[in-house]
Amino acid sequence: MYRQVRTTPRKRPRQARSKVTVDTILEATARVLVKHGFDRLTTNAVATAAGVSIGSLYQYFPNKEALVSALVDQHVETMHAEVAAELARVATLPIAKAVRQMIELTIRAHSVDPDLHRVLIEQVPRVGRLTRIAEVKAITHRMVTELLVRRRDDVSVRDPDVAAFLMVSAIEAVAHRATLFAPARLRDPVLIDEATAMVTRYLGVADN
Amino acid sequence: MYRQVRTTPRKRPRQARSKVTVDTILEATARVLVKHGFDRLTTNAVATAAGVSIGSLYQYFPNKEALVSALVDQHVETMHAEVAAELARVATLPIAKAVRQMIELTIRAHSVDPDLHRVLIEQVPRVGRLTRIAEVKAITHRMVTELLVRRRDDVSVRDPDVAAFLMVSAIEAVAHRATLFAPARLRDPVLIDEATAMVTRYLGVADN
Amino acid sequence: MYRQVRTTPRKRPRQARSKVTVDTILEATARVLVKHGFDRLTTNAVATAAGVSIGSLYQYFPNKEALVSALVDQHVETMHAEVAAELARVATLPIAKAVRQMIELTIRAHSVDPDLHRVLIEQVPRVGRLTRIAEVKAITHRMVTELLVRRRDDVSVRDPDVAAFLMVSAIEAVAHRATLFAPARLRDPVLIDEATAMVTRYLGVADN
Amino acid sequence: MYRQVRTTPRKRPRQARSKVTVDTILEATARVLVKHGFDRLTTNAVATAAGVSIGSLYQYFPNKEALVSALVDQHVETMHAEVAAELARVATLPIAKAVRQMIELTIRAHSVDPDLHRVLIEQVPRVGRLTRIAEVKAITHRMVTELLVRRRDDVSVRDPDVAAFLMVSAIEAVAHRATLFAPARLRDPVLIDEATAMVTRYLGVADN
DNA sequence: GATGAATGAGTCTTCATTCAT
DNA sequence: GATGAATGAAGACTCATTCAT
Repeated sequence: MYRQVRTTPRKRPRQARSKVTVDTILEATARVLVKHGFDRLTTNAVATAAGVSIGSLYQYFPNKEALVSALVDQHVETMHAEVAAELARVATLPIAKAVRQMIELTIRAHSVDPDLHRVLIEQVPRVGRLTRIAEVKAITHRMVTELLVRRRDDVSVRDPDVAAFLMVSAIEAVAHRATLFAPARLRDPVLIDEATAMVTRYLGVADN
Repeated sequence: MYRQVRTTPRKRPRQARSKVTVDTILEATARVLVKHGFDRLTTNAVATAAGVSIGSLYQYFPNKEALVSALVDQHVETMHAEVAAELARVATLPIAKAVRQMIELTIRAHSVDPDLHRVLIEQVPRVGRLTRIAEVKAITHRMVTELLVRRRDDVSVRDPDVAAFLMVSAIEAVAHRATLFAPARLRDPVLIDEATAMVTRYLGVADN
Repeated sequence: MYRQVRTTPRKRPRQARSKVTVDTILEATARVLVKHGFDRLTTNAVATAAGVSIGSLYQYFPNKEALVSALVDQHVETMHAEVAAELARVATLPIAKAVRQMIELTIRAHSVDPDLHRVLIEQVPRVGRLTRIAEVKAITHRMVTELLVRRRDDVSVRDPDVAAFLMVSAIEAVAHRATLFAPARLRDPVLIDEATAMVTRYLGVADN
Repeated sequence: MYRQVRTTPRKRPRQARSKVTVDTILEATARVLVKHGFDRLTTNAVATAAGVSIGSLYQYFPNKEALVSALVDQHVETMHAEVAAELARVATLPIAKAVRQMIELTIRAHSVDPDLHRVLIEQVPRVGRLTRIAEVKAITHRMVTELLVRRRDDVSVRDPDVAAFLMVSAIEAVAHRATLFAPARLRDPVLIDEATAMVTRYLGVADN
């Protein structure tokens, strides 16, 4: 749909020193992004914030998009790793318990540096369109689908694929909208209880 | 959080002639937005697409943001009006039926010009209309809460406020994510069946 | 030196109504000029301030320059008329008395609407280069020269032309600089005494 | 009174290379200013005249005003330094001689690149440097006052403060108005003789 | 004559990106 | 590798002026 640019990092940093520079730059990017928003993020501002020359920045990132992409990827990767780990961990728990833990994780994940989370999700124009974000969501979706299939005896679902889509969407949305529009709710235990209830009832499982 | 710019329209068109101009400009904005995205939307491009001089555009909109804001508002207002009307219409139907109709409406609303919908949603935060969106969502939330209270004998909810938040978030998210990541699902009747099931079971009501 | 544009009014207002409109516009021009400075003076702003449509403004003034020119001319004409009248009036007085009165007039003239005076003199770029301003200064200079010649028996000057230039420049400057940099001095009687002294001594005449 | 814009330079040039760039830009500004006047001075024109990219210009000057301001300051500073130096130099000369030399210096200073001088003086208020000018004039005024006090035995003045104000204003004005309205006079020795006479007689000192 | 909508040439200004040092 | 000066394409926006109604 819209034009795309190469967003792969220019070179993998081999030396420790380079690694540090790259991290410094990414941290500065995050700071600038949170403070000024994507539209006011300039490569020069990032370089300055990172205490690095603009030339050095371009040594590691071929363009602005790559800068933000890297940040998005890093963030998404972290969140996804957590989700995947947790999914594995809860795989054998009683369904109700598993559901509750996944919901808690989701909400917790949204609560860590919510400002950055917010900008990344909301402000960053679909950098590279169907980016890693979509991919990661797809992966999560698939993992949940598989889990449902594997535990088909414990739950009552007609279409695991659709069910997984519904559940993942719903839970993610609850955390997301609470973050955006009602941060207070994030600390409300009733929210978790009820979200758990919605999912477990849907799965034909006892609440607690 | 980040600096915003004034987005209120510059002057109300008085003559019929200028009313037409404003509409033409907004339509052109939608077209350019869908085709190129916000970042590649230029005021000159919009003016050209509208067949209007750049000066005329600035006669009515103080800047780029105002252009998109107006579109967002228009869109949000329309959707909200539909939701409100439908909520009133289904108020006395059997719960299951009511739920299904609201879900169908939500999906339908997302399906009308989904490209525009997507781009508007994506750009909302960058254009400073998050507040308006939040207001509208709050109103919807309140209406649903009231409906739950009014029909408390037909449903089983512990906390109508939280329940309403969950349901509205979930349904909106399902339509939203389907639009963004899996447009094909929007035409899948199973999705509606299952979404309905999720909500009705949560409300302790029979599916059909 | 720089490009010039026609600055003569488009048409002489014949009817009373037109005369009023023209005056209204000029007054508005003065207000806008004083309030915003020349660079922020726009024809649309003037029209609005005058409560007149932009179209009407252009009915009477062919362009922006003409607008400001008319104001400058009006101002200059007024001041010049006063100076000329006073010069005639003091022509036969004792020199010291005549000098003092001219100085008083000059200072008084600078004190009437000093804000407008200031903008006109300082901010308005030499509209049409050697405009009426220069012409008027030249006329004043010539009148003073003639006065010196006519009263050559009462004063002691080697070169009436140079003397007139010096005197006119000096007095005008004193009033001007006081207005700009030390408004308090304008009310200081010592200033007038001393200025009178400077001129009379130069003319070889007793002070009082 | 009217809104002003920031005119402080954007960044101090660190490398020799950029120092050269800044100077080149200022010289080009002077040329464009003299040739076209402030209103027709465009940043692009200056950049082109300087043989520098528009981007470089903005690297050092935040806007058009800053460009001219820098020039004004530079000019004012130079002139003031000359005046101060000369005042020190003539401090012990016979009064008549001292006065003559100051007058000669003033006229000489106005004669160096009078076109630039004129345009700078004309544009000063529009560029928000009136304050700086006022400061410099105040300093000169004070220095002359002190000189009069120090040599109170050689001159006859009632109020050194007022006298200094008169003299400085008058002399500056003679040079100024000659520059603006009668450049030929600048080379007329009689003008200097007479100006000297006016001041010395005022001070009660013999002419020559 | 009056109105004000429309025009578009002309400017300012930003910022991603390059490259000489 | 690092630096930061330089570049200039691109875009936002203004405002004098015109002209259909």
